[in-house]
Parts: sequence; structure tokens; C-alpha cells
Amino acid sequence: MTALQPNYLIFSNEGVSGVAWKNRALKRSVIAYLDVSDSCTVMDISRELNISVPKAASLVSELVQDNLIRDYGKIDSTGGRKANVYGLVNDACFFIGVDVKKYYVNIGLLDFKKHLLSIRENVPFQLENTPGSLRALTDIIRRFISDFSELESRILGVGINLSGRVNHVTGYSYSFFHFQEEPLSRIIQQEIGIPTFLENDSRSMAYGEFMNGVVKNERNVLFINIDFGLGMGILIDGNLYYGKSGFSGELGHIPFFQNEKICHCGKRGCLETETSGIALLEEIKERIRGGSSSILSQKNRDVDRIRLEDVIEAARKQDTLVIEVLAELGDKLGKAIAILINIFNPELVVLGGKVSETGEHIRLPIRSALNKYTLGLVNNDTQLKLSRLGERAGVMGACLIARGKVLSAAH
Amino acid sequence: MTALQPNYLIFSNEGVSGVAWKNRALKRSVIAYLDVSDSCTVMDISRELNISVPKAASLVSELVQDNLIRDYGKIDSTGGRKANVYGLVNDACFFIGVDVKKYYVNIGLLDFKKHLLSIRENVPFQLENTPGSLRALTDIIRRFISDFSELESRILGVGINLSGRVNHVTGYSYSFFHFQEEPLSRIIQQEIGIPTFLENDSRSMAYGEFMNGVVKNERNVLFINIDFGLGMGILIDGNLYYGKSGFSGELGHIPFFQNEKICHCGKRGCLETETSGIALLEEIKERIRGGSSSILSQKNRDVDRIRLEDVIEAARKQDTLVIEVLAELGDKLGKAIAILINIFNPELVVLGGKVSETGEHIRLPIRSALNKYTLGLVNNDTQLKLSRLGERAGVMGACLIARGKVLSAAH
DNA sequence: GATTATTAATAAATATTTTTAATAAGTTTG
DNA sequence: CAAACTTATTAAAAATATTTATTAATAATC
Repeated sequence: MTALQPNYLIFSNEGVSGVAWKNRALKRSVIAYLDVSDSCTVMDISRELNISVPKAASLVSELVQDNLIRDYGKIDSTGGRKANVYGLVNDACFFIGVDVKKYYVNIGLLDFKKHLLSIRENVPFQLENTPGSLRALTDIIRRFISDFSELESRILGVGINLSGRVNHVTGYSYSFFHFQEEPLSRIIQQEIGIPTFLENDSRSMAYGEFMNGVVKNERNVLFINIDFGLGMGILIDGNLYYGKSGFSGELGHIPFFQNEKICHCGKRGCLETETSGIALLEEIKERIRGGSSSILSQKNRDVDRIRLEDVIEAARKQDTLVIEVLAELGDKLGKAIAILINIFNPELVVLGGKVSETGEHIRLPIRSALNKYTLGLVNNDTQLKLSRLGERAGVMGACLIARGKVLSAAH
Repeated sequence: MTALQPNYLIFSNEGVSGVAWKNRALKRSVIAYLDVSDSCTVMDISRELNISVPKAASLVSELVQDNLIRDYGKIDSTGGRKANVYGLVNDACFFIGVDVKKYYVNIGLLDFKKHLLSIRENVPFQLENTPGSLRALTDIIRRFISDFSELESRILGVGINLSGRVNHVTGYSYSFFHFQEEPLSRIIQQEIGIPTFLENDSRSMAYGEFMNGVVKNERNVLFINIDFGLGMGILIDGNLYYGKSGFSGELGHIPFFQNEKICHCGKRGCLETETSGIALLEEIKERIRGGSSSILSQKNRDVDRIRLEDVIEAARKQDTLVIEVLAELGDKLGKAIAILINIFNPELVVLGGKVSETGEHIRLPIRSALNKYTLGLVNNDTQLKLSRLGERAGVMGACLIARGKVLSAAH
């Protein structure tokens, strides 16, 4: 059987108006509804979209013809004729997510129903602000796509996470690959031939956890990305919050300490100088040099060559020094998160990024700091959870960002 | 001519479905569009709402019949037949706003086009958590309404600001008047016979400034309410942000200082303990007792009886002591606002509340603290302005909250 | 196990909306 | 100043959606 050419038209508004436009919008609404409710009947759609049953039925039948949704069978009834339920078709279309890290890339493929079908992790790569580095990146993406050639015509979007400042609307990147006039997203799109979307890494991870991770029904969520640096993704009423220029969530650089450590941003006293992966690593090294004992010091290795991964591994092995330093870090970070809780009154705060892989060793100190520093009434509203997706939040988020933009016809 | 009985039906969805429901929704959309664009043509509406011109024309003619909009005349054309422009009818309907303070009440009347037609300020009142105090409040509202008896049938909503915790959806108040089962908004509504909506005071003021104050086209705005306490209203994409239980924006109680001052909330080191009207007043008194000279000390009056209003008056008269203390307060508050700017990347921060009436004496120290404590890139995005409405932001906000809820049929 | 109540799907009739065409009311240009 | 060109409004025709009525399917009840 030859590859299906699904009816992509509904994901764009080009060249249509009037009834055609309305029908596309309605079909997208049906898909959006199916996206959150998983399956539904014709009557559900009629109620939800305020359209008549025959109209809903005709939309459904067209979407079935387009192979975007299909009949899932009958639903249990409470007395009366059983209704047909419909849901999305798994392989109707696909999306690619690219999580660009400093020394490697993670890349994955997501299907229409938000399953991560394939993921390739730790693909070697050097993130530099050079044309060569950009070419290496597009090569990696192209190579990944070529592994799914039979699906290629159904890959509708590519999402790319970059750290630093990114404008998701214009597609410009300000921290990397900004050596040309055109927006970066368009450059890459021309290279790989698929609509491409850029996003900040912490925001993307937040979106991943929100759509397909630890978040269930919460709509106002903070995602704290404790990695080498410290970032945050903000979800407000189920949508990513960007701020005026997409620079929101700069948690790492809020003025928080009276210390003398100069941050790489040039300011002094940034939160990140004491509560990030780098700060953790440096503190551990400092203490080992000062004579503290630890699994990390015993292996008569060079202190300078300890990596953040080693520290996290040591925490898993119940290393006392690491646990102690994490507790101190957690108390400070908890105080900062207490501020956020007072301001946002969120339903949920999710801890993600490399350092969060130390699990309860970081969560519990933060939790007790929250009890200490927030108003009881406000604090009781807020859950504190560890990321469910872990390292994969980035790829998942990138896929989902692309999926969300394509499905809402926002391109 | 007898008082018009306008067609209020479009502001509710009760008992309608299908075409009737859609038409009401469309008419509300027309009004919402007119609300931001002031005036428009039939073709504008057709484009904006994606409906055909004849359909738009029929909606417009019905709205004109309902006396909600009217023909403003012809618009200038750029070659071709001139179009009729339509706009809202000033006196189609009215809204009342009640700003409840500790020792007095401000109350005002707003028309359909957001003009504050009448305001009564400083109506004596004692805010206590007693049935008597509640009765006094409803009496004040009733008396105010009775002054506009010929308009009464067109008063569609009453908004009430209360300090402390308020749930705007359920209508419950948790800090005042919570001695009955039923939500407070319903109790008051029964007393005065007009749909009633509750809101937190800082949020309401933020909304006032946003809809009818210093905010022009900005969509992400923070309103800092520096009054006796310290509050904040958050506007995200043009909407008030509430958080899970409506407790967002608790700026006054974020853990910020290592001081020993115990806040009335029970915690230590709250921002409010050093950067609120009360903190300002106490610091001034302290310094005068310590021998500092000031306009306030010269009037051989009792130091204990200096009021916040006196301090603000002194600042206006260029009193050195007050200006000095304000500068210190502004520096601390500016550091806190720097945190907010890093997190929200807002287009605008508005300073409101009593202390903001000191004008540049408080704005400039905050501005320079922002330069010191925020990243240049982020800071350049953000304007810092003084409230335009001042004391009236509360009444204006309360009216507009009621207006917004009624017009969006959210009741 | 037949009957009744309930809900879903379909068909026919009715109502509404959009499209297309025509007309009206201007502006610009030769 | 009239012809050509624009744009707005109205009218009639065509397309589309909603209503209402009917049929189909199933669970609960007697």
C-alpha cells in the first residue's frame, strides 16, 4: 500500500475564506477537543462546539475520510442506543523534536497521539555560534528524518530547543546562530524542508511535562529547570507564558544573594550563582579540596575533573557530602520558589533538569523551605513534584511545541 | 419620553441554544470589538468575526434597534463610497463600582463607554467583620443607587473591592463578612437587586489602570499597590491573573529580608515589613523621635499621631527626611520589582496606591534600583510609570470588573 | 421475553447564511 | 465635468446549517 497523503489542508488557512475557513477552524476545534478528551461521540462535539448534530456528523465523516480521526467502536450506554466514539489516528501525522545541548543533541519522533515513537539520545555535537555548528545540526536532523523516509510526507513540523534568548514568534535566536539576516527558524526550515519552530529550552521542557508528563489537570504550573544554569518555564491557564519579548522566566538571574560571586551575566548575587548545577559542582569540589570525605574523593582522581553527572551519581549512592550540599542548595532555592508561589499561587511546581535527578535529596529540602517561607493558605494550594520525563522532557517538549503550532494553524 | 428598556438579553445565555445562542455570542463579540476599537464599519465587523457582510449588517441593525450601538455617521474614504461607522451608545447601560477601604468607601457610576459619570469619595464607613458593618455597606450602595433612579433599570452590575482574600468566581470572601454559608456576593446581590461581583482590591486597581488608565497597548502589566500594605495585580495577555485560588500577587509577604520584624501574617522578613505605607510611617516616626528634623516634627504635634497622609503631603512639600526615607524604601522595593521583571518580562510596571502619590520621589529610586539589579536586555523592555487614576483606580476598576463580567456573560 | 423508556443516527423540512450580482455613492483622472 | 475606478450597501440566488420528525438500537422494567 502506498503511503497515504493525508489532508493537511485543514492545518492552514491559506487561500480560503467564508464557509471553507469556518469548516477548517471547526475541524481543528474537533481535533483540539479530541486532543484533551481522547475520544468522544458526535453528540459531544455538537455540545462542545455549539453546532447541530448533523453538522458535527458531517465534520466527523470528513475527518474520517481525511484519515485524521477514526471510529473507535461503540461506547457503553446508560439505557439507549450506543453511540459511536471517535478518536485521533495514531499515524496520521508526525512531529520531530530536537533538544540542543552544549555537547550533544537529543532528537525524537512523536506521533499524532503524542507517543514518542523513537528517540536518539546523546548524539555528539558542539554548540557554537558558527555556521559549521549550524550545518552539523541540520545534518543530524536530516539524517534522523531519512531513517523514517516512508513517513516523511506526514512529518508536519520540527521543534528545536535552544538555550538562551529565543523569539518563538519571529524565529530569531539571540544567543546562538545569529550570524545572518533571516530568522534562524526559516534558515533551518529551508535546509530540511519542514516547517520549523524555535523555543527556549526551559519553556519547552515545561510544555513537555505539561502536555505529557507529571501534570494532570493543573492549569497553572511552574517548571524549574535546575541544570547547569537555572531556568523556568511558566504555564498560565494551560499556555506557555512568554512576556514582552519572550524573555520571561529568567529565574537564574534574579538578584537574591549579597554574595560576591560574579555571574556570567555580569551581575552580582544572581540566584544561579548558588543554586545551579555549576554552583553545586563547584561547592562539592571546594569542600573536597578542603578535606571533606566523599565517594567522589576516594577514587583518588583529579578533583578538577569531577563532572556534574558524577555528583548526581554520588547522590544516588547516598553520598553524605553531596546530600548535605544539596540540602543547603535546596533551602536557598526553596526560599526563591517561596517567592514564586506567593506571586503565582500555582497548582503545581515541577522540578526538572539534571540536578532534579537526585530525586528526594533535592525535593525534600525545597519542600521544607516552602513550609518555612510561604503563607500556609497559599502553600497548601501548591504541590511540589519531580519531573516525570527527566532528560526526555526537552525532546518531548520540542515535539509538542511543533505539534501545537501546526495543529492550531499558527504558522 | 419613558425610560428605554434595552435588550439586556444578549448579556445572558439562559434558555437559548442553536442560532439564538450564536447570535447572542456574535453580538457580544461585536460589542467587545467596539470596546477596543471605539468605532467600526460593517465591513470591519465582517472581517474581524469572519462572517459575511450581510450577516454583519443584520447584527448591526439589530444592535441599533436594541439601542446598544448607534450610527456615528460617515467615515472618510480613500476613493469610493463612504462607509457608515457605528459605536457604542453612551447611556445604553451603567455599572457601579464600590471601593471598600478600612475607614471609608468610594463609590462611582460608569457608563457603557467607560466614562466615570459620578463618584462619591470618602463616604464614612468602618470595615469590620460584623453583620452591622455589612448592613452599613449595603445601605451606602442602596443610597447611591437611589440617586440615579431614572437609570436604575439600566444598571447591569455592581463590582465591589475588598482587601484580603476573595474568590471572584464563587463570590466568597475569606477576610471579611464571612459569617454566613452563602457567598457574600449573593448576599449583597439579594440586598440591592443587581448582579454583584467581588474582587481583590489590588487586582481591581490593576484592571482599572489597564482598561482606562495609564496603560495604552501593553498586554502584560504589573500593578504594584503601595498602600498601607503591599499588593500586586497581574495582567497577562490583557486578562487578570488569579492563580489556583485567586491568591496570586501576594507581593507583600514574600520572604525578602533577614530582619527581625514580625509581619502581621506571622512570618518574619516579609517584603511588606520595610516597603509599605505602614513601614514608611513607622520609619519616619522613628527618625523624628531620634531627632531628625522634618516639616512633620516642626508642627510641635504628637509624633504618634502623624498619619500616612501627612507623610505624603510632606513629600510633596519637598521634606528632606521623607524624601530620604522614600529613597531607601524605593531601593529595596526596586530590588523586589527587579525580580518580578526577570520573571515576567512585562511591558509595563505601574506604581499605584497611597505611597505612589509621592510621584517621582518614589519612582526614581525604584527606576535606578531596576537599572542596578536587572539584566539590561530585559530591563529595556519594561517601562515604569506612575498610576494615572490614583485613588480612583479602585472605583474605576470595580466598575470595569462588573462591566467586563456582564458583557462577557460570565455570570 | 415483550414492553417501555432512553439515546443515537438519519431524513426531510425549514431557516439561515453565504455567494454572487446589481446598485448606489463616492473619488480620481484625463 | 464626464468617464473610469473604488468601495459600500442592498437584493436575489445558491449553499449550508438547524429544526423537527422519524427510525434504529439498546437497557431497564414488568
